[in-house]
Amino acid sequence: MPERGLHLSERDAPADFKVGVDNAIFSVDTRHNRLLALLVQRSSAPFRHYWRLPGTLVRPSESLEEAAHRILAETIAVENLYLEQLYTFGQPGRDPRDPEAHPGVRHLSVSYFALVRYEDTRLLGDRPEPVAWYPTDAVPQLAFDHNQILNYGRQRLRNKLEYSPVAFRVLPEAFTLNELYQFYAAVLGDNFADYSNFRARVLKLGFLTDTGLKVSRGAGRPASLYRFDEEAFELIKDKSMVFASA
Amino acid sequence: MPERGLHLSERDAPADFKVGVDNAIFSVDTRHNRLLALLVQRSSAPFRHYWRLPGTLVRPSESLEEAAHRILAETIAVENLYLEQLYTFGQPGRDPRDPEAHPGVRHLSVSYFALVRYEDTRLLGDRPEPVAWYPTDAVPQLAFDHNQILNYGRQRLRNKLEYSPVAFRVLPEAFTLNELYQFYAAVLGDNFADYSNFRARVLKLGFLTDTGLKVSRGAGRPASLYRFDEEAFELIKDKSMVFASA
DNA sequence: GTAATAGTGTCTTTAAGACACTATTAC
DNA sequence: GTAATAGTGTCTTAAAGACACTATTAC
Repeated sequence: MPERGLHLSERDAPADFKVGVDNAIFSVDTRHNRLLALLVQRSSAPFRHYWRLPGTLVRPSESLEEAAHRILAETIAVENLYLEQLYTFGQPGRDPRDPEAHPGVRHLSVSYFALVRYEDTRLLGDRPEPVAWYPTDAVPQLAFDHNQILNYGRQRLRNKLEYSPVAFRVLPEAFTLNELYQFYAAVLGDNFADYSNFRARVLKLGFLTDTGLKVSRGAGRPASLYRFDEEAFELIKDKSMVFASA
Repeated sequence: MPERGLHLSERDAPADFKVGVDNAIFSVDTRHNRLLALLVQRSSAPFRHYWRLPGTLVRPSESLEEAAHRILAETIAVENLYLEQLYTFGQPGRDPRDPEAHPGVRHLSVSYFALVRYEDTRLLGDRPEPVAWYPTDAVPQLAFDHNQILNYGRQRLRNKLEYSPVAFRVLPEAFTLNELYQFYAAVLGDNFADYSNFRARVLKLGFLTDTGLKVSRGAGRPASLYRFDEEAFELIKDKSMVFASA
């Protein structure tokens, strides 16, 4: 398509778009205290055999968030999760297929951020393409600009964990404070408060209730099981709260 | 378009989109210490005579951010500004024209947040549509979902001001600490630290330099003019800093 | 008993906030 | 002098962080 062949009106005419939704999906493997990201392996060109973020093109009657949920439903079975919009990537040429395969059509990617409960997550087969968890520190080079999107999601996860109670959406109903601490450590690294101060801070927030139940993990004193108290949280949810400060 | 007339393949086929960029543009009128938002009045249906956010449809060869800059250039002349992506709104039916006027084409809005320096801002005529600053607490009902976008931008502005040095992008080169304080008060309201504590906190951050120059505002002791020291800021920009806590 | 994990308390440093006080100008 | 604005200091409270200590289990 020669540049000089375009009239001014064509150059200024609105572009036609397909809109994709790509999900940066995270989970914490509580057995190994590792942070994981969900990836799908491409089976066709371009970027054949490269891994990518789970994604789809938006259909006529669905909202962006519905598309994000559909992606989740097509790759994993999960009940407890947190989902929010991340960022929209729309550079011309970010999809290398645009120029040839779809003349005049650009691809936009609206990315979503998801955190899912690892325990009740089941990967849905390898149909049509392989699906797998990758430790976030061992993610290979991904297709398109998906490394950029994933890194952006990684940063969002850190911020969310520090300033909002997303962790309780994906922890089991009842959990020990050590499990909570390990969860934070897996996401934030080791450069935050020690266990003792973390305990004090999080209990002082006032929305963790001791269930009275105890659980033993091998040797050592049994730990109390706590639960997240929705009602108590509602009363203070507008206050700024800090769970950890790196 | 009867529902039963659609084949499954059509229902699942990717939708066609036009992508709009809408800007939530803020400025602080330092004379009256008021927070302002930039609006444009529609001259055609739908929402004829309603005010809307400045916006445009994305053209084939421009990025989203370039489109956001073009919107700014078409409505106001300004040199000093801060711009970042806000959120993407994509509910089916958010543009009431979609069903009839553009069968099969949906409109997506990628919104951008901008903060501009009031002093060097000049509104660009009323061609083709009237452009005006509105105090944010006197914004009328806007076209489409633009009130929602503007409110979202208002919240982002608060957060940005509290945790990042955006204010210095739009203050004059040299400013008094009282001007800085008034700027914050205009955006955050009056529910934060008093002037004395604000001074102490912001000076302690270490990247404001006293120019040695003084300026008199009518009666009273002349105030020192400070400037933002880019180099000093670079050294500590990764630390978390708080300018105000509501 | 020891090792291991859970949980409490204490002390220091730092920041937040209220507010009194001094300094320099116009008039 | 007074009124007005700029700027400093001081005291109280609260949070952050380091770290020592006690408690309850398995073995």
